[in-house]
Amino acid sequence: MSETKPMSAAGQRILVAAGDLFYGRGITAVGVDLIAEHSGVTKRTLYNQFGSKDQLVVAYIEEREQRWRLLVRETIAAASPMDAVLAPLEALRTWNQSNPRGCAFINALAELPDPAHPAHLIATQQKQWLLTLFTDLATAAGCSAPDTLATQLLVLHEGALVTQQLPLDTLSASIELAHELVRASILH
Amino acid sequence: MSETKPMSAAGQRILVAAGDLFYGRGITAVGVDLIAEHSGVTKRTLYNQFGSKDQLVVAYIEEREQRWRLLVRETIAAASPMDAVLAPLEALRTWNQSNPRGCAFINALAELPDPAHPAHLIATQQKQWLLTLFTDLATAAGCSAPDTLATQLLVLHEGALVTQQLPLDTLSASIELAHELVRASILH
DNA sequence: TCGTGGGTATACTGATCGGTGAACTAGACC
DNA sequence: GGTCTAGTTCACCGATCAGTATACCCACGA
Repeated sequence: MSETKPMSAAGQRILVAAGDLFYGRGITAVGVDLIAEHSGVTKRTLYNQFGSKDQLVVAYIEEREQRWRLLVRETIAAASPMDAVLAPLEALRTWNQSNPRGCAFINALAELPDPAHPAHLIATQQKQWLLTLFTDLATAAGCSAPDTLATQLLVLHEGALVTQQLPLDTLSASIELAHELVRASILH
Repeated sequence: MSETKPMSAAGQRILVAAGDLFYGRGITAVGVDLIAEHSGVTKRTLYNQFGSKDQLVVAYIEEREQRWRLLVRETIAAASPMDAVLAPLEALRTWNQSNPRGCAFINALAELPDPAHPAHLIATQQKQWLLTLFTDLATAAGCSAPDTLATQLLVLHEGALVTQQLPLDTLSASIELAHELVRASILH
């Protein structure tokens, strides 16, 4: 459903520049002229490729979500079934290094209050996906009460993600606590 | 240091309207004309009271922070020393009802990337304050390793705050888990 | 009674916003 | 050679942005 068009080289450069700027400075604060300038492309080309700023925002969120899911799946694939439960947390270790300004989806929700906005939908669905993933992983690892555990892990995940700007290693703290929760859950 | 001026009735109306609009629609997306209109005040009055949009943003963040601290202090005062550790979490029960769009400080940070911006500073200091508060409360309750516990509680707090938009009672899950952590910490 | 300070009303500035029109250019494929 | 496509150049649109200017109004206190 996503293979409708391969996207031109110019289109990709636009998307990269838009990603950096939207995430780094905020969606509303960044104008299309600035994106065009940073991607070495004409504003006309930007509109030929994406149609409107709103659609470019949607493309930005979609791309971010796909990259994130890919990283999580790779981390899961590289872990043992029991460690896989913590994979989304471990993935943050890598992710946060190139994304030091908090969660792009939460930040986007802050700027896109309209629940009907496509980007708003994608951002909320991303969290739903993560919750379901935690539940599946917990079930596969043989945890008791996987739903409860998944909710706890989601909270730890979002908490660690959102507090990364503080001079505190909240990610390690979250992973350690998550590890204990998983272990306790497996031992009934 | 905050009692320099009592603020006129018009000033208070402006601050209330600005709070609703900034929090509800985003800071950058809301213009001064809209705020003036919603507070039934002339734009001239707005500028006479606050000087610039930036200073109004700072006033908005400051007011929010003071209200939040007040609520937390009241919740602490109404709790037993052992339950006081969970007071900031419990305070969210009340707070979230009138603030359903996530954490105002995180949302503000998303839109104000400049670390030198006064509102940026206040927003980050707010979390530092909360961390210190958790540490003090944990120490007062006789918890072992209060620093570690405080970090965990902060993560749970932020996680619950940020996931409130999901159709999940993450706040109750966070409080229950926090309760267990505190109990385990007191029993060494 | 006379200022004076807080407020209103309205018009305005220059800059920037998202978005468009039209003509032109370079390369790829037939 | 001819056509088609993606991209460029650049001028332009109306709306909105933050912020200012000028003049007026009115209640309150000395």
